[in-house]
Amino acid sequence: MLRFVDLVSGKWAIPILYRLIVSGGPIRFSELQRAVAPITQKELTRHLRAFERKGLVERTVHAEVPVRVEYRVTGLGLTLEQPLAALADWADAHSARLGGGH
Amino acid sequence: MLRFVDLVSGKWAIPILYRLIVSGGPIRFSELQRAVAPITQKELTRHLRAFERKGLVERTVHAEVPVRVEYRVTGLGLTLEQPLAALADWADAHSARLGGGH
DNA sequence: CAGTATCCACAGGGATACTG
DNA sequence: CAGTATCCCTGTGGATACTG
Repeated sequence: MLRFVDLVSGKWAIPILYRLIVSGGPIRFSELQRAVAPITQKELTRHLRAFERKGLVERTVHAEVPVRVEYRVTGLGLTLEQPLAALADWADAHSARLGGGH
Repeated sequence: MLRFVDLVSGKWAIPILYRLIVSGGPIRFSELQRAVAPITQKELTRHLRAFERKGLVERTVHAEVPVRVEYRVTGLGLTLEQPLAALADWADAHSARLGGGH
């Protein structure tokens, strides 16, 4: 198996991506930050930039005041839906038991 | 989605786990290290200890000379097979395209 | 063989302040 | 609002040497 971690890495990468995928449509920066709380602005920005570079996420800036920036997954990003959903289901089912292991 | 990364974290976590899962039976430390090369002893040990604490992996020491230590996934660890396989498939299919984005 | 013990480098990540 | 810019700390991870 190749290093999946090299493709989607970082503490918040999976939560962000999964949130973007399940949200369906475009989602604003602030809305995304609330959804993936307690992530910091810096980290959210960093991850989103990385996703953009990899073609997983698209960024749209609306020239309004105040500025509105929206993010949405690309077709490529959507192909992660099944794998991430499987992971999410697993985490939901076993997180209680695994949490004690620190 | 909960923090999957908190449950299975680290550069080598997924490669190690996936290797243990697909190998089916017990696998020795050195064998595992070769399979997940170029991981260092230290990192392999660290991850294996973490998996043990979480009940994902079992460790068996055979009192021989030289010592033989074998690892195998538990039933709980095996439940990760489908999610990780999905991830592996995805990585195989898209790693070429995503590699350029660094 | 299968570790443990050190030392060390660096990226990830948090907190805070500032800006177009 | 959606960032950028700093400062700083911690964990991750590599290299190397040593041991039951």
